[in-house]
Amino acid sequence: MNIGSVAKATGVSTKMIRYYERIALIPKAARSPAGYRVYSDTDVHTLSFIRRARDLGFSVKTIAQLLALWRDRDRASADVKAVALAHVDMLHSKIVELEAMATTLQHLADHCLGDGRPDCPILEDLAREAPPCR
Amino acid sequence: MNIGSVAKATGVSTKMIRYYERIALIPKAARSPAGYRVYSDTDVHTLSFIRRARDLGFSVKTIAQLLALWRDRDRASADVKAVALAHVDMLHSKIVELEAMATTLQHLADHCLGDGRPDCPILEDLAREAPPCR
DNA sequence: CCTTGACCTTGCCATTGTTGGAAGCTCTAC
DNA sequence: GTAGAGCTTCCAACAATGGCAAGGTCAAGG
Repeated sequence: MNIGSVAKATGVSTKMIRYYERIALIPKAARSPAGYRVYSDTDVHTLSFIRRARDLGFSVKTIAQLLALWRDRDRASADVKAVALAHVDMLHSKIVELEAMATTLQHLADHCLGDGRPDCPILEDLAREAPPCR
Repeated sequence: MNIGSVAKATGVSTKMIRYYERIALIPKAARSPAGYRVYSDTDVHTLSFIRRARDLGFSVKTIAQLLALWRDRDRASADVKAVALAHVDMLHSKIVELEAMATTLQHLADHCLGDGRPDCPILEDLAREAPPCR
């Protein structure tokens, strides 16, 4: 299979496939006599794995860990679980952060008339005086 | 005020202050005879504004809009509100996305024994067979 | 046989926001 | 006058992705 077909089959763009190869997330692909990258079913499988991990928001670095665990038949499932739960924690932290932003901003917007006049609590809040420097 | 004091006063690092100047988010700072950047209270005020907008997750591009609205005494508060609510929408989209990831992953982790054995539904899910290419 | 179009190659640039370092000048205080 | 802190500029890097350009390749059809 050529890179284009693999991209279609896995949902990973050709750009990203080459990128993953360059950063050694995946092994170097075999080459046809003309220099085209040639992929086996195993390669496609790996890229699908990566794609799903990426869809779950894992970083490339963490995906590398997961791939290593996947390939290690003697892994302890506890190790995989730990990686997963750490990621869940990170996701929750981000969610909390974003929710705080959304809540604050929604609150400000609720108090903004949103008419043609210039008075706006949103800008007033952003522009509120900091404690003076002395 | 020199750039270091402004950084302390506003919580925006010197690096970022120079960056914001370079990308013209803030006007070029005045200079002392020795070439040091010199800031007025107005500049500090603007940087505090930027800092708060950044803390609410606004992009630099959007902060530029907000600054323009702030400086425009004839603005309509509706315009500000629109920018704010669009951002709230974006935040909610991101939250939904992250929550989906967290939920999926938590579900997988719940079914992983997390012991010393290699069997792990998390990896199994990531590695599940894609529909074969034909 | 030759052209066309789709596909592949490499490489370089841009993004977003931020941090780090290096080399060199300036200011302050002792 | 010297040390140390603070300033200057420039350059690079991060993560993950997209885009473009110049060139080689392959398959189909005239």
